[in-house]
Amino acid sequence: MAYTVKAVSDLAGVSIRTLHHYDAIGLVRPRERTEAGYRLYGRSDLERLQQVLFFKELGFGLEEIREILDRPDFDRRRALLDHHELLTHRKDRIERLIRAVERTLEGMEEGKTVEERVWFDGFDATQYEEEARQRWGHTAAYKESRERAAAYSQADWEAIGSEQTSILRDIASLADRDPADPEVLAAVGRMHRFINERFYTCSLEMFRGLGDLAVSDSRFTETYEKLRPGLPAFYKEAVAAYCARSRA
Amino acid sequence: MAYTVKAVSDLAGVSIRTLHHYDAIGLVRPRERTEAGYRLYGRSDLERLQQVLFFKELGFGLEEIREILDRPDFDRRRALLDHHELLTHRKDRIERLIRAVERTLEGMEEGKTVEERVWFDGFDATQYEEEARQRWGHTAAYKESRERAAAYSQADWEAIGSEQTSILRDIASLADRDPADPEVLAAVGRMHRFINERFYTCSLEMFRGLGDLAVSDSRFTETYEKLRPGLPAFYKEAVAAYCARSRA
DNA sequence: CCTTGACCCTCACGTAGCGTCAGGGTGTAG
DNA sequence: CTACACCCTGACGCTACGTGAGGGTCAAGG
Repeated sequence: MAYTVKAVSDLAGVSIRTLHHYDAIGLVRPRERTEAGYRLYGRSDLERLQQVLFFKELGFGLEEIREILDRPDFDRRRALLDHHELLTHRKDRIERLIRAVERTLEGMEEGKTVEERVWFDGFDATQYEEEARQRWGHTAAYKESRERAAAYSQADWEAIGSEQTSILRDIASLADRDPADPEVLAAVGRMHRFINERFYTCSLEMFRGLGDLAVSDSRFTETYEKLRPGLPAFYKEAVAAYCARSRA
Repeated sequence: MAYTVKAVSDLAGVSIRTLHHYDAIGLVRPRERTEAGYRLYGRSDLERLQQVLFFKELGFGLEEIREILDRPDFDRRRALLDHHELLTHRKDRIERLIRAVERTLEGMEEGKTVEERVWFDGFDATQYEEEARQRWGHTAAYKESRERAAAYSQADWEAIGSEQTSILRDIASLADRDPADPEVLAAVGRMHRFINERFYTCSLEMFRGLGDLAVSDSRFTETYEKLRPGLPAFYKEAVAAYCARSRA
């Protein structure tokens, strides 16, 4: 079954001009053209368009999307699972905006002063966009680690793997303590240094974001849960405590 | 309490460049400048910025936002209530996207073919943007009715009011019937013609959207409920039936 | 066959809303 | 004084299309 541009436009909710543009930049090309030059899209074209639209919805630029989709190891199913998770977080953001409205109204009704900070909760979308980019390797940090990785030998990788496992094991063994316990902080600090030395320059801000990923990214969550039940949440708290102490 | 650009940027989650831009176009201006030229924002500036960000979140352009905020009768509280409702609908959209992912995955897992239409549910944002514009009078139709209204006299307005009330009353009196009942359709048709004659060129598509507003916009819902409990939903169904019949 | 209307094409100008950078001033703590 | 964080204005550039011009294609109906 083939679709012309109007059919695809109606189906997908994008303009014909957008489809022309995506064809022109090689992002979503129709499988064929009629003799008259009409574009005819097939099912796999629609699959790709769907992916484009999800990535776009999550804040990626078109060139970024193209790079991701063209990876030889791109896996559609894996991507959909990711989209699902990230969209859930986007929904959280809207809920935060809704609550900001409610809090603002409360402040107006009851004559009490609500902090201005409350008014703006949810507007800053960078956290969510950063999360999406972390997942797909579109951060400056990822690029830096790629460059370093290019220089690693097999032995290097084995050493890195052992070191990382060792640190995580240590943290897991301390998971019954307070996240702010000095030994916990020391172990988390080793992780921070490990990343800085082996992968990329990792600011406290970024490290804190990685801590959050332990809870919000199912790949990390699963891995950490296998090490020890409850570890994701503990790790996040421990990283947060470490970052707060290091900043002071 | 005064805030400089960095403070506002951190508070509201917008860039300093954005604040410069908003000042330059007169959208959000700081209440004063220091002798060195630093911008100092006050509470009411932040209130306005909050409104700008909500409208922007809902898809309005900056010029549109300015026009709305500068109306003498702009009411902050009324606006917040609207934002609340519209954001709830935006959340619905994200939920639709999430379900589209789920349905796509189901189709892949079970080897059954899911219609391509399902893949794209939620991507078309025009419905939501149109809804927001309807509320704030930023549609071509609204502009047309404004022009016509300029030519109406007091007597015209009275006649229009009576006519509209009469039509709505008729529809309400038929609300116990099937929405596709011929008499219902005739009454709804009178409303359609009324709008075309008195306000603006109203396509079936647009009229259908107005029917939806009876349910989704609390102002219409309240008014219609007062006429008769359950009328909003009935009206929506009746308009939908009328539009379907008229298209055939 | 002609007409009409919906759909298709390419080309190309223009834009909204900033991001980024250059170059230089201001305020505060050590 | 130095260093650092913050501030200013000016201005180039960019992404992702929207819009319009001008013209071809397809299919149904007269």
